[in-house]
Amino acid sequence: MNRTRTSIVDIARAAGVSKSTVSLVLQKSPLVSEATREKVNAHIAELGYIYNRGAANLRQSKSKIVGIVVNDLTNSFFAELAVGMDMVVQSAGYVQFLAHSGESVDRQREVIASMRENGIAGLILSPARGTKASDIKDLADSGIPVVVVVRNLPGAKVSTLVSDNYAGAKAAVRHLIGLGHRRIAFMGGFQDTAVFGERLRGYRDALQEAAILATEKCIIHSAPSRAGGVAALERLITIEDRPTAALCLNDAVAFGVCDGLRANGLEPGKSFAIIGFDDVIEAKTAVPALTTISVDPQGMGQRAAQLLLKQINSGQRDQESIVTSVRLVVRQSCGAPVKQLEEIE
Amino acid sequence: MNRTRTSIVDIARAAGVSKSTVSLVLQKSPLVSEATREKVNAHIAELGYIYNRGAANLRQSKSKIVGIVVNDLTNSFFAELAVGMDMVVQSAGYVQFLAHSGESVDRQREVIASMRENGIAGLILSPARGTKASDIKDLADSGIPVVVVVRNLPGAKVSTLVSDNYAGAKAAVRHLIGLGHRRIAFMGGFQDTAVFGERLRGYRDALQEAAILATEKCIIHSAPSRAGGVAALERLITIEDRPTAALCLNDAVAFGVCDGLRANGLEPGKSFAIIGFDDVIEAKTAVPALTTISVDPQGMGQRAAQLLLKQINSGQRDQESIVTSVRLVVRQSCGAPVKQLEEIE
DNA sequence: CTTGTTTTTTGGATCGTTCCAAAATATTTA
DNA sequence: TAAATATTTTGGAACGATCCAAAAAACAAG
Repeated sequence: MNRTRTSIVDIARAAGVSKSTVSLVLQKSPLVSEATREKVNAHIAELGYIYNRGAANLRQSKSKIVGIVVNDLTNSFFAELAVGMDMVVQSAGYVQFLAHSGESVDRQREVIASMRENGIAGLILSPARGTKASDIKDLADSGIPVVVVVRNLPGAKVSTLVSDNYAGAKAAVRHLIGLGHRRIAFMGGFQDTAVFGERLRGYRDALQEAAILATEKCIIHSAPSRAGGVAALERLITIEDRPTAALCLNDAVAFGVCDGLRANGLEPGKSFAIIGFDDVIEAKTAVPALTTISVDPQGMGQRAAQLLLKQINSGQRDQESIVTSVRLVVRQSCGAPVKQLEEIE
Repeated sequence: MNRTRTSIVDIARAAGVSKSTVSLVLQKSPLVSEATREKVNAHIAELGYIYNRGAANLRQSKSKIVGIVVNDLTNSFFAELAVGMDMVVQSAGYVQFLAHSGESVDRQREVIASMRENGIAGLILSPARGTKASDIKDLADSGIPVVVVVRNLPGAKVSTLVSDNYAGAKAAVRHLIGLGHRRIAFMGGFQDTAVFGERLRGYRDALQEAAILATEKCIIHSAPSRAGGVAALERLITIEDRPTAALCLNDAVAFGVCDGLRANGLEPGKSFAIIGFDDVIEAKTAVPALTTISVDPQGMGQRAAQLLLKQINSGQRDQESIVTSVRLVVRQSCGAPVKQLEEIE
């Protein structure tokens, strides 16, 4: 069909030099004279030559490809994370395989295998729910740098970059307590993720600190999505001594809770205080603007990619664990001090 | 650092056969006897062999990689589009380079160049704003199948897959007219994209059909994002004879408009009717649930990927233009018939 | 036990680069 | 100008797979 694409020897022939010389020109070696460099470059442009990176990779047994596996691209937190990675990966001259595991460990395993066959220089993984450290053991053992982001993988001997979930949750709950709330719920998420565990711990400790008894019924599990938030709220309103505020697992859940409140004739931020987690872009413009814990997903993506590239370039495999700091961004959804709210009741 | 990875000859040596035999086993050829197949497979498993697809690609001068370039991954429409593509690409045994152009034609050019060097079998492109047909001409000329999605690229000789923007916009405006609205705005988007042009044309024709005069001041440009929607609404409320309804360029803008209305003490769906475009996942659960034109981005992604794979496999480069049909999904944001609204005024 | 068939296996060339030692050319020095 | 040195250029061997023609082994028939 398509005639074989033009290669380095075609150029060499056209320019009347050897293929080695052309190769030298391509890698901008200072060993070639200015005259031949120009001559060769002219022919490269004329023949529309396209560098075959695969062949180079084969010879050098290394590549300029990094793999990125994300558990849920439709969640804007992860989409932004991916965009942040993309930025630094691209400007470092790398190209990325980006795959979406959809929270399936099977699919995750498949795509990682496929990436290995294609020869990635490193991998950034935001693990699907239920991923075990053993799932990436042989990858890491093979000497390919791996950076795990967002969700911790206890026991895995790789670098990790997670946000300070514990501190963030604690700060959020302290803020709610400071506003006068005493019955505070924790909404969204499932037991089995590290993120959930860490944030819940922060929530519990903040309550304990204020000598508030944390009741189990105030911890409401649900899918970590907008729809999950709606569902969680439906369960919340049925409990007696209904909480007056909630920390949500993430912003998506928080938005869902807002939706649910409205559907029940309650006004988020007025009759119920809400704090999210992540600070996705919509958090700022939503109505009411969402009080949340800012984790800067794009920045995290950038840092993760930088960490990976550093490991690729240095050749050292020693693991590094970074916990990125977070900060409370107070907006409207957590309302005014609770005295006003109590009056309404 | 890392000892050279085990190759086909290592296996051959271990199993006491030739590398050709191992190759045959790898590609599940029926020519090898059952006995040797098992023996070889045992050694493959034992040595932890990883297939080097790059080497195979070099020899065969073809690859199992498709490139996907998306203009804005943080927009959930495109994120879902990418997920749809990912699904079919992955299950066809391909792997995808996914890049985010961030609406920059320069970056888009760079990533496409990089993908070509890495040897992609085909490309799916959702063009950045301002992309010209000439930008992908030589790619298409080189015989690599290209599918352009979402935004039309007039003049490009490649297959395209776009949703029926014209019909969708028309249906939406007809619906608003049917509810009794007469002053209807078109909000969001910029002049220079094909999508904007097509939807605006649908809007105009529907108004004309009903003998309603379309005034230019009812067409409000803004960024096609949530923030853009907020900004657009701020401008809308200043005009005299304020419209009672709006068709928004997309759901993101529509959500922004809702936010803006609330910030101005107006209630979306009650005092102002809104219709979006795209039907992103949040549209259903938002409050009020968004009336919108459903385009099923994930399905579009799947169809685009299927179209590309078909071209890759068949080797035929004849272009195909698919316009996917859309449908109006009526929810709460467009409110009840306008008589009630007029009474409020 | 040959010969003829069929089934398996195999060596070497190949894909497009990079790398290296060695060759060719240019430049300097005595 | 010849020798010594510095600068450029080059051929061929890798890298790890596939492909193909041909060899080897297994089997059948006479």
